[in-house]
Amino acid sequence: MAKSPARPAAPRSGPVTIADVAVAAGVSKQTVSNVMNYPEKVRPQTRDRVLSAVADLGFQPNRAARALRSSSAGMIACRIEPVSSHSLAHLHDRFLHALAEAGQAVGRHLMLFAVDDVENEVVTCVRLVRSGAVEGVVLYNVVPDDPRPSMLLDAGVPFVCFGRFSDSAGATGWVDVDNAAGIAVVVEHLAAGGHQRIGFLGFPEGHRVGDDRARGWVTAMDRHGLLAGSHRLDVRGEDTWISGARMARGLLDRADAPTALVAASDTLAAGAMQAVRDLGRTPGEDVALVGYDDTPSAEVLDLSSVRQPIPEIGRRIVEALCPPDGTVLSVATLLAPELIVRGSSRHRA
Amino acid sequence: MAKSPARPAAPRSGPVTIADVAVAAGVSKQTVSNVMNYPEKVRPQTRDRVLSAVADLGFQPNRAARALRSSSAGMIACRIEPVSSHSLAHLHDRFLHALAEAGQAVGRHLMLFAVDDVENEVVTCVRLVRSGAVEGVVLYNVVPDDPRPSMLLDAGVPFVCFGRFSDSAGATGWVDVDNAAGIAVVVEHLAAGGHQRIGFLGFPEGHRVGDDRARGWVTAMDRHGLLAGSHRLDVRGEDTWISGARMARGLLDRADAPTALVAASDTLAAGAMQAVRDLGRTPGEDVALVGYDDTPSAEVLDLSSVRQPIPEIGRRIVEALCPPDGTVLSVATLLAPELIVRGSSRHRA
DNA sequence: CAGCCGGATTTTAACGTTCAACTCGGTCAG
DNA sequence: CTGACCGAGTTGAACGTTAAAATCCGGCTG
Repeated sequence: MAKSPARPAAPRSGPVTIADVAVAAGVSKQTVSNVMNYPEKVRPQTRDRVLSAVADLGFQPNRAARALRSSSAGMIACRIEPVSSHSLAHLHDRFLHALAEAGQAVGRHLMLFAVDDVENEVVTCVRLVRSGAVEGVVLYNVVPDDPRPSMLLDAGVPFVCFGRFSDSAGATGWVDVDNAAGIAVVVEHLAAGGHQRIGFLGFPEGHRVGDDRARGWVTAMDRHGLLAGSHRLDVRGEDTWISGARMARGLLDRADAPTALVAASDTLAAGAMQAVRDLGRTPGEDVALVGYDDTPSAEVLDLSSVRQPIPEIGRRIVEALCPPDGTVLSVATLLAPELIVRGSSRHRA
Repeated sequence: MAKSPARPAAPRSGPVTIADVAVAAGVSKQTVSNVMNYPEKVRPQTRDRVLSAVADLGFQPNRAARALRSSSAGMIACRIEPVSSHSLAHLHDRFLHALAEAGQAVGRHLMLFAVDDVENEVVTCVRLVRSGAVEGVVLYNVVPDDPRPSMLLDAGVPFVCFGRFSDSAGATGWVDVDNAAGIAVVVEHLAAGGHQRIGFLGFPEGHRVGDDRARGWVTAMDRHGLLAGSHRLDVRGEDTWISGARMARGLLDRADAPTALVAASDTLAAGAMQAVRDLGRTPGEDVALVGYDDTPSAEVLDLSSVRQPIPEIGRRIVEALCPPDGTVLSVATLLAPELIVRGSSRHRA
């Protein structure tokens, strides 16, 4: 027919179903279904006829019907948190993006829900799974004593955590990034660059991520024998620009001032960068600086930074939650972050 | 610990269906359905019997079956963009959060998809709607000459835009925030505080949002007769902290230095704040400062800022996309942002 | 007392898809 | 010649829900 070959003709009325295609191609509904799902089962000649009918009519299999029949929704859910001033906030949307992308790669879509508290999060997850809306859920920012995993385990909800979970039974799957290793890599890098006095700007004590990063500094410094008595060059404070500048200033004013600074966030590192400038010295030349999380500002500031493998995290989570065959895997995956070296730490001591 | 009495007993096998509830309550399936959807249609006594069976079994209506029968998925979709260094990036996740929340309020869930380019975004939207996976889609960050609206209009996909669209036919619904008005409110505020020389730090020319904000400064200044010849105190540059500091320094070093600065972003304002300090002056006392977008850092810095009514935007979009009765509304909604006054601009000139 | 009303509930059918079982020609081994 | 078997396709049933029509039943009217 003379109809435009590119744009499929709009169907006469309502949505196009498999039955419409069957009629148009002169085959039964089941054959159309087979063409869509098991193309090798139908003779090439027939297949082509069906496929062109599909293209002509712009047929798209109905998701609800498919989900009903196969009792699998092809969806996973994750809570979207309200934006907070926490430095990790901007990680959240990168994470969701990665999750959406990784999900699509295996035919799963991502559904978001907003809830106020943990209680509601669990209730919502249970509801979503019970109603067959999603196959499983992803828990963001799980901490060792998090109450959510065991609640979901009890309710029989398939889930995977982003964040380590102190799991006695090993029944919970999680993916996490090794924060301590991330800082350790930085220390290696700086030590290899000839630095001996390497300072650390950290978050206030008492939070998992911050504590892990602080621990990474201690162990890595110790491993290199750089932790001698008077050289405890680590300080901790609020994760703000100002606080970073203040902490850096404090260290740089000391007699045994560090020649390099490792920060637990790019925000702190940016503050430190200003502190260096305030002293009339040049970041990257007089004092090496490294941040964490590789935020957009790190690139702008030419600041070395530790990059979390977010896309990989997304892939691993989806992989664990939606294995090609079988049930949810209870695998524990610890990924290593990567150091992005930029001008702020390229210079040797 | 003993089993919590609040938790419903897990069903013996597989998911609980309406039929299981019917048997347990000694009624027909349809009666159960009525209890769920039109409670007033069934006798209170029967209703209670059904409801307790529902609670006992932990029944949750199957979404796919419901969607199939009612041909309505109860979902809307929106693209999640990759994180960019653009200052509006952090607005994106606030927006998604608002959308998710507003959707839930009217029984719609939010589905996310990740795509590389506009072409794929449109294709994905069409697919999602054709397959009945979602009722409609939301377009984020729509610009006047955006190609997406007309493509979706052609494909018959219901959608609503966040961002104005130059729409000849008036067939497209959109919601937007009046950027010019936002800056104007700031100028009012500062003028009311006795300021005469009010500077503006803007984004590079050529982008809708930045240009709108710049325009807001010009018109508001003009309205107050503060735009006299030599007082063109507006400059524009990259949306970075450094750039903000540099631009502010440039203005403050002039003979006719402004006594107040309006910035097109909190990032620029934060840079300006530092520039003020570098000159040995006090932000909020010697020089008033106002930012834009009310990011978490604005609160930390005690920086006045213009807050976009994101939750309201979400509500309006959902309202237009999922009207209680009828089809998608083609309403154009322009919302006014709100000025949050903090220490950085409370002092009078 | 037949007829009818109206509320409460049940039965029937349908939404679009896919699995399982079946039909139809034809081939090939025993 | 018979029957087992194969590929290609069809038919029937089922997934869980809900709108519409049908049924049931006690009470009320004429």
